[in-house]
Amino acid sequence: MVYTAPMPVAIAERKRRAVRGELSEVALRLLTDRAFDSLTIDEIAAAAGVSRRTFFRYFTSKEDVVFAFLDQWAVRLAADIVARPAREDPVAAVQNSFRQLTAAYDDQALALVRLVRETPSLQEQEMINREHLRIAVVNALAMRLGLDAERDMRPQILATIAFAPLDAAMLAWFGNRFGEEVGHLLDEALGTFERERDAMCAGLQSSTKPRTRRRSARS
Amino acid sequence: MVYTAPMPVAIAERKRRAVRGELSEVALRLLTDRAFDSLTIDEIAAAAGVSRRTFFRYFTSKEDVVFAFLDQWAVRLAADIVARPAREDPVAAVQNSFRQLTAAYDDQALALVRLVRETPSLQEQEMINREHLRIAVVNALAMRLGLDAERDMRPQILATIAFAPLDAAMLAWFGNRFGEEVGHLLDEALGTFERERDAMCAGLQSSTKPRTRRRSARS
DNA sequence: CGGAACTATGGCACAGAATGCCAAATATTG
DNA sequence: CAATATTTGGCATTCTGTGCCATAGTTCCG
Repeated sequence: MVYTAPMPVAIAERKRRAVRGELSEVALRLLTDRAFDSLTIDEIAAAAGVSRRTFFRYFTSKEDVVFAFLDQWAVRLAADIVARPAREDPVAAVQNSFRQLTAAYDDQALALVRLVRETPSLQEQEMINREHLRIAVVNALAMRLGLDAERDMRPQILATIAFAPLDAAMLAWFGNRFGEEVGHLLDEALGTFERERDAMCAGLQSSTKPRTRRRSARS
Repeated sequence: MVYTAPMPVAIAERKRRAVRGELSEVALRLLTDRAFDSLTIDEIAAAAGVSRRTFFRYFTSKEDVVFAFLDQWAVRLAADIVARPAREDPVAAVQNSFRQLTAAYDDQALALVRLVRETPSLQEQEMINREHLRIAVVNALAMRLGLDAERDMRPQILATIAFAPLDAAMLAWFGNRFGEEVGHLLDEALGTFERERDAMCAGLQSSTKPRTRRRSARS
């Protein structure tokens, strides 16, 4: 009666993922020809041989189809960060994992990014996606450092700092330097980052006291 | 014929701003009682004494009404940053401006934030709004430093770093520490930031070479 | 095997968002 | 006042997203 079968839940889950993958695959194939805004959900559903209603049982919105693909990157990145050698510097761990991720960009990923670039309604989603990426980095760093991201602000701040050059590289690539190589932009961003950091540190150690402990001035 | 009157454009612009302000004021007043999702645009338009169609001539979406208010903060923050004394450290300039901004939070602002917090469809907009805030900081810093943000990555990186503790404070406040004082969270975040920065610098200068110039290792 | 319980799907219907179009109202200029 | 330009309102339309219920397909168990 109230007994819930153990095996079917795993099977159902795999089946669900399969349908979801099929749906987004069909949608992305259609998006190679059509503009995102002109493509309706009815068309996606019809092309996948599924009813419109069923589509909304797998995706909450049309943007979600693209987002589902992009979100896998955040998962991979987070996994890479925690899998990184434990003695590696947190900032370096984030940046190496990121470089590994961008190196794996294939043609499909490039087409996807191009689609997002030229679709205003997807650019907002892209901001949200970048934020998800950052949050993934925060959690991965928190796990690495054995800290609770809900209580301690260190993971937040460290992750944001480590993410700064990556963000800059992505934004430059996404923006007005799309033609250039991602790896090259990443190099430039990391170089700028290190230079600025060194300058900041040099400015600090010029002060007499080795550790600045003063409270910041109230306005 | 082809002559365009000079004065009317300014008047029309002010009138437009007035209508826009009136609309969002009415909407926010309605939102003190009602939930965001249950409030329809027809109601807003009716309460403001305009047609539904006219509403969409002033706002692109329902979320835009809230967003219009929140976006003013970004404008103010950017203005504060560029108006800051020129000899002030860029990072400090950003953080002082931000503190000034959060200190000016009034009851209406708090109610607005509370609304966003408890409305899922607005939380996405909140991410976008934070990103707009960051971009405003980037541009303000670029102007301060006399750099072109489109070509040079320094403004991006510096702004993101300077913004990191502010972001952490906002997120903590927005998240699970809503009851606490914003200024206090900001103090905590800035303290953590300075401590981490000092630790990072100390780690750097422990190396023999004063300036690290090595290329980051390829994966 | 065969019915019972459960789950996924499809097909409505519906409210609301957002946009295009055109006519009426309103404001502006000469 | 008349001509012109701008703003507004109302209508129609397309699409999104969701609730509801009947139906088809599956799994469980006697």
